[in-house]
Amino acid sequence: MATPPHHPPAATENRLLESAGEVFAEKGFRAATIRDIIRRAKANVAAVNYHYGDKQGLYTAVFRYARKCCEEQFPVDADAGSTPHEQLHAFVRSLLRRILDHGRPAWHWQLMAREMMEPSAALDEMVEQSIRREFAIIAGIVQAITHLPPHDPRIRLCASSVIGQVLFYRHAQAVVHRLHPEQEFARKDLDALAIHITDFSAGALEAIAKRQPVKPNGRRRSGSREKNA
Amino acid sequence: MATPPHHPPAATENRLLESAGEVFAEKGFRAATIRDIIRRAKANVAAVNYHYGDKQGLYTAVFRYARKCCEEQFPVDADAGSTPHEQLHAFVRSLLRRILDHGRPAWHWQLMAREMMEPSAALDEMVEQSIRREFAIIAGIVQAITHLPPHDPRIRLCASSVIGQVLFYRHAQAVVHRLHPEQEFARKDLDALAIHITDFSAGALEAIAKRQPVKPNGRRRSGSREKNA
DNA sequence: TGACTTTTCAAACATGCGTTTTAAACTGTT
DNA sequence: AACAGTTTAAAACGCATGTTTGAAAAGTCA
Repeated sequence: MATPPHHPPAATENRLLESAGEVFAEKGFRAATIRDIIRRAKANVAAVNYHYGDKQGLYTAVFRYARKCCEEQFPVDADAGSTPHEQLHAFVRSLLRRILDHGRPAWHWQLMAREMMEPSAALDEMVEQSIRREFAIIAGIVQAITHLPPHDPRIRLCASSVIGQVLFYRHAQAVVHRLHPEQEFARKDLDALAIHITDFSAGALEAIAKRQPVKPNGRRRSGSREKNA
Repeated sequence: MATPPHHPPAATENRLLESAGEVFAEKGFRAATIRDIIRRAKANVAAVNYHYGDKQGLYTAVFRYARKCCEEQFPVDADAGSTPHEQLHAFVRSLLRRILDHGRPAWHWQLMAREMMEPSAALDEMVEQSIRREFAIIAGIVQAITHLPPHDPRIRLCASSVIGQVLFYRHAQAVVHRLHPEQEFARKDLDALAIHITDFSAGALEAIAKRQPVKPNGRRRSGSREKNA
C-alpha cells in the first residue's frame, strides 16, 4: 500500500528512546519493563533487542540521547551576566529551570537523580561530560564573589552549598509538596525561587568575602581568620 | 489464648527487619528480592508472608522499625545550644550525622531518600511523624536569626536552603565522590562540613536580618545577640 | 506427658520478565 | 518484477520472583 503502514513520521528508534526515557525515569531501571516501554512507543517487543541489543543497551542509549537533547536545548553559557552576582543569578535560574521545568526533557533530570542515588556506569559518563563543567562554572562564580584563593577548599564547599539548595527542590520535591502544598512550581515560582537562592547565597558569600582580605591579584591565602577543620 | 510466646534468642522478625532494611535501601522496593532478604536473615521464604503478609507489608514494617530505632538513637532536642547560632550548628551537625554516619541506621536515610524520589504511602507517614517536626525546628531557628515575621514565606525558603545544603551530601554523594575523591566522610569531616554549612547559612541569614527592620513590638524571640566563631 | 498453638521448613505454583526465534513486511536497486 | 538487505511482527522459551501449601518442628500450658 502507498499509505504509511509501519513507518509513522517518527522512527521507531526515536519513539523507543522517548518512551524508555519516561519509563526509566518513572520506575527506575529494574522496575521498568520492556513491555511497558514498547507499548508507549507503539513498537514490538523485539524492537528493543534488535536496535539496542538488550535492556541495558537501551538504558545507556537513553542517557546519551538525553544529554544530546539537553545540550541542544540549554547550551552552556558560562558568561551570562556581567557582574558576579548576575552570573550567580543566571546560573541558579538556569539550573532550576532545567531541573524542574515541565518540559520535554523533564525525565532527564529524574534519571540523573536516580543515577546519583544508585550509580551505574552511566553516572561516570555524566559526571565527566557535563556535571564537572557545571561545577567548574559555579566554582568560578563563587571565587569571583568571595575572592578566595583559586584552590581554596572553601570554594568547593560553597559551590556545593549553592547547588544543594537547588537540587533540594528536585530530590525532595515530594516532601515539599506534602509539607507546603501551597508551594507551586510554575515558571514564575521558579524565578522567585531562583531569586531567593541567589540572595541567600550571595549574602553568605559576601560574608565570607568580608572576612577575606581583598586581593585582586588573588594568590594570597587568608591568615587572620581561621575555621576549625 | 493469644499470649505472646517467648521468642528464640534473635527473633526472626528482627532479623528480617534488619536484612530487609539493608536490601530495600540498597536495591529499592522492586529490585529487592525476598529470597535475598531471607538469605541474609537466615530465615525461610515463607517467613515474610507469615509475619508480614506480603512484601509490601514487610516494607512498611521496615519503615516503622527504622523510625523507632532512629528516635531512640537520636532523640529530638530542639533546644540544643543557647544562642540561635549554636542551635543552628547543633541542628546541622545532628542532621549531617544522621544522614551520613556509617552506623546501624545507615540504611534508614537511604530508604528515606528513595521514598522522596519515588513516593509511596510510607512517605506520607514519614512526613507527618518526623519530617514536619524537624522542619519546624529549623524554621524556628531561622526565625530567631532573621527576626522575620513568624509566618513570612521567606522563613520556609531559608529553612529549605539550610536543609538542601545538608541533604545534598546524601542525595548526590555518588557525584561528590567522583567529582572530589579527596573529600571524605569520617566523623571529623562531617563536623567540618557542619561548620561550613552553619557559617554559610548564618552569613546568609544575618544578611537578611540586616535588611529587616527590627520589630519594636518585641514579637521576636529573646536572643538578639550575634556570635562570631 | 499430651493436647494445642505458634513458628519454621521444603517444595511447588502462577505469573511476569528479558530474551530468542522465525517469518512476514517493507525498502531500495536492477 | 525479482532480488537482497533491513525492519517489524507474533509467538514461544527459560528463568527468577512473589506467593501459597501442607506438614514438621518448636514452644506453651494443663
